[in-house]
Amino acid sequence: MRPTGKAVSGLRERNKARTRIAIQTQAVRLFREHGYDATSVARIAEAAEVSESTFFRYFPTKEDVILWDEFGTRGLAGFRSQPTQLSAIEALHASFRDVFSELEPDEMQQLRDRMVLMVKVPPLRARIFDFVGGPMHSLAEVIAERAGCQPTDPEVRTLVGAVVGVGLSLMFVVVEDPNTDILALLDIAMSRLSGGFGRVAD
Amino acid sequence: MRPTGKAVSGLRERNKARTRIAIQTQAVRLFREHGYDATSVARIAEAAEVSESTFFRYFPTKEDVILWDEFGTRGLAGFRSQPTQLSAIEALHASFRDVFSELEPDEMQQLRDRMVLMVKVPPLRARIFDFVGGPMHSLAEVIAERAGCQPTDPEVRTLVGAVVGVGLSLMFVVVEDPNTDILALLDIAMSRLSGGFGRVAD
Amino acid sequence: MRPTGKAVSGLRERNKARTRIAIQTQAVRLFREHGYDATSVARIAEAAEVSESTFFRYFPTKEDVILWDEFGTRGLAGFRSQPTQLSAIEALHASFRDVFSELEPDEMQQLRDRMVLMVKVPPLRARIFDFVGGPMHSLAEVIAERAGCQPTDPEVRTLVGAVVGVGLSLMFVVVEDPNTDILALLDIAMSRLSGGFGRVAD
Amino acid sequence: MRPTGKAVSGLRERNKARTRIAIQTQAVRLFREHGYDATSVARIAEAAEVSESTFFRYFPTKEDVILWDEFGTRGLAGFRSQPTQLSAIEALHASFRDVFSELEPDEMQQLRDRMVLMVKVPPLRARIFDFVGGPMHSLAEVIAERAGCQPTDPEVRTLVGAVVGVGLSLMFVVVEDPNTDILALLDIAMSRLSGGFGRVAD
DNA sequence: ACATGCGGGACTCCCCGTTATT
DNA sequence: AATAACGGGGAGTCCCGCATGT
Repeated sequence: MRPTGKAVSGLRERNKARTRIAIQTQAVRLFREHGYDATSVARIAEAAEVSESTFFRYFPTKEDVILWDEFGTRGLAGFRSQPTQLSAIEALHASFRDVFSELEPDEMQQLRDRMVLMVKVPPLRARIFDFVGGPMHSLAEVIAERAGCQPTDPEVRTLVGAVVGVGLSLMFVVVEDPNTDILALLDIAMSRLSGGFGRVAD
Repeated sequence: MRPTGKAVSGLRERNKARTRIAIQTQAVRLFREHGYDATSVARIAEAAEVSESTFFRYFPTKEDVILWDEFGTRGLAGFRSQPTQLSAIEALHASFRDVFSELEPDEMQQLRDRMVLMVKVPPLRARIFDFVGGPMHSLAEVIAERAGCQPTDPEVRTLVGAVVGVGLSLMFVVVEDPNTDILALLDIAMSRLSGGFGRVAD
Repeated sequence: MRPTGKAVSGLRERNKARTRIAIQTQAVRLFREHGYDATSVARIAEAAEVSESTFFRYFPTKEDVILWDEFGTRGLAGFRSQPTQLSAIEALHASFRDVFSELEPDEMQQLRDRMVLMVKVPPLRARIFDFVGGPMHSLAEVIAERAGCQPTDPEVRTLVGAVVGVGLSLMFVVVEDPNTDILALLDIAMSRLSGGFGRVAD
Repeated sequence: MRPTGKAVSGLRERNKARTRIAIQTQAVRLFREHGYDATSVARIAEAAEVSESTFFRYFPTKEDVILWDEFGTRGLAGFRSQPTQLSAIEALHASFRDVFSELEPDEMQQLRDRMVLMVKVPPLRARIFDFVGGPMHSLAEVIAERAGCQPTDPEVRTLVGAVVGVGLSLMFVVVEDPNTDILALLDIAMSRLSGGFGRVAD
C-alpha cells in the first residue's frame, strides 16, 4: 500500500509535517512569552488548534517539542549529494549551509529561541545528550561511507565530535547573544575545522 | 591570612584530597561491581570508611561522585605554563597530555569507568551538560588571555567547542571499547584540530 | 465510601494500632534502659521491627513517641456515654476510671514510665504544653455540650483547668514515687474536685 | 555585713527592683510592638537605659524577662499571714486577691501581655513547665505547713495541681480575650475550687 | 483493580567532640 | 593557647517502588 518507505510527499505526510511545525511554533512562542514551566501542554495544543492527545501523538513529552527538529536529517541528506571532490568537512559545511540559508527569518528566530530554551531549561538541558547521541552515530556513518572507512575510525570520531562540539558552542553563543548570526558563525567554525586551529593564538 | 590562594599544602588539605579520592575510588568500584542504582551512598561511605554525612560534605549528590574530577582544573593550570611559541591548540594538547600521562594505570582505569557511567547512567548523562558549561567558560577565558582577544571571540568559541566536542566523542569511544587508549586518541584528536580536517575524507 | 467515620475495625486499622503501640513500647523500654538521648530512633525502629521511616510516619518526632497516647481520646469518648444524672466532674471521673482500670499492669507501668520521661527529659517537658492545649479545648467543648453552656464559660474553663492541673500534679507525684497507684490518686483528686477543697487545711 | 538575709528594704535593693521592672516593662512593650523574635536584647537594654550586660545580670536569658515575676512569691508571703480560720483555699484566694488587686492598671495590662507571650511564643511556652515546678513545690510546702500534714500528702498535691491548673486555664482565657478581668476570674475559680464542681453540669 | 502502607534511599541540618592551624 | 575547620552521627523530610489489604 505504501509506495515508498516513508513517502516524503503525499498530502497526508505534508499535513502531518505542517501540524508538527504548527505545534512547535506555538510552543516556542508560548514558552518565550510565559516561560516553560508556566505553559501547559493543554495551552500549547489550544494555540496550535489541536487536541492535547494530538500533541502527544506528535511529541511523546513536553520536552520533545523543543528538542525535536529535522535539521540534522536534512543536513545529512544534503551531505550525500555533495560533490565528491569536497572533503568531508567541506561537504558538511555546504550541506548545513544549504539547510540554514533557506530558512525564513522567523524560522531562524525559532531555532534561536529553541537553542536558548534547551540550554536554560533544566529538564531540556538534561536531555540534550540523549539527542546528541543519535546524530553523532548517523554522522559518523555517513562520513565513514564517504571516506571509505569505518565509522569507528578515530579520525571519523574526532571529526564528528568536533562538529557536534562547535554546534554546542554555537548554542552557548546564541544564549548569550540572541541576535547571533548563526550562518556567519557556521562559516567561521567550519572553515576552522577544515583548516585547523593551528594559527589561533600562536 | 593565607599565604597562597588555597593552601594546597598543609596536612588538612592533603587529608581532604585523600578522603575525596578515596570516596570516589570506592564509589567507582562499587558502581562497577553492583551497578549505580544498587549501590547506596551508605555503602560507599562505609567502603571509604567515612560517615554518610562526610560523603555529602564532599559530594553534594550521589551523581557528583562520578561527575567530579580535577583534570579540567589541572589541565587549565598546566596550560598557562606552556611555552608561548606553541599555538593554543598545541599548548592545550601538551598540558592535557601531561595530566593524563602521569596517571597511574588504576587512575586511568577509573577515568574510563567514570566515562562509561557518565554515558550509560541516565541521571548522570542528564547532568553532563551542567558540568560542561563551567569548563567551557574557563577554557575560553584562558585561551583568550593567551591569544590576547576576547573570550567571546567566535574563533575562541569555535575552538573551545571543538575541543569539548572531541572530549565527548572520546567518552563515546571509551563506552564502546573500555580498553581504549585515551592518550593515543587525545594525540590524534588534537593534531587533527590543529592541522584541520581538510584531509579527512576528501 | 466509608461507612463509619474512620473505620476503627478492619485489619488495616488494627495493624496500624499495633504497630504504633509496638513502637511506643520499645521506645519506652529503651529509654528506660539506656536513657532518652542515648537511644536513637534507628535503635527503636529496629527493636520494633519497622523501618526508620515508618517510625517517623507514626510519630513526627522522637519526642512524640512519648508524648502521644490515646487516653484523652478514650476518656472523652467514654464521657459522652456516662449517665446524664452524673455531674460533669463525676462523669469525667467515671470515664477516666474506666480507661485506666482496664489497663494491664504493663500498660500502667508504661504510662508511669512515660510520665517520668515527660517530666524529666527537658525536650519532652518543653512540649507538654503543646499537648495540653488541644485536650483542654476538647474537654471544654464536651463539658459545655453536656452542661448546655458555652465552652468559653468561666465555670467550664475553671473546671477544665482544675482537671488538667490535677493531671499534672499526678505526673509529678509519679515522678517522685514510681510505684504510685494512679487509680487511687485519681479517685482522691476527682472527689476533691467534686466536693471542693473547702475542708482541706481549715 | 548584711543585716537581714536579703534586706527587702535598703536603697540598693529598691534600685535593683526598679531596674528589673524597668527592663521587663520595656521588653513587654517592644515584644508587643515588634514581636518577640524581631526584638533583640540589645534593643531592650537600650530602651531600659541599661547596658546589654546589665540585662543579662538581671535575666539569664531573653526568655526569663517574660517568664519572671514576683507574684508567686508575694502571694505565698501573704498566705502565711492569713487568719487561721480560713481554709487553705480561702487563704490562697485572699492572698492572691490582695496581690492582684493592688496592681495599677498598667501593671495588670503588663501581666496580661506577658501571659499572651508565654502561651504564643514557642520558646517561652516550652519553658512554662520549668517555671511551674518550683512554685508547685513551694505552694505544697506552705499549704502542708498550714494544714499540719506532709507536702507529699495526696490531698495537698491535688489542691496544688488544681490551683496551678486554674492558673493555666486563666492564661488561655487571657490569650483569647486580652480584656479579661483577671480578678473576676480568680474569684470564680477559687470559689469553685473551694465549694467543688459537683454542681457544674449535673 | 485500587488505594494505602511500608521499606528504603537520597538528602539537609545541626550539634558536638576532635584536630589542625595561627 | 585560642580559634577555626573538620568529621561523626542523629533527627527529620521527601519520594518512589513494591506489597498488602479492601
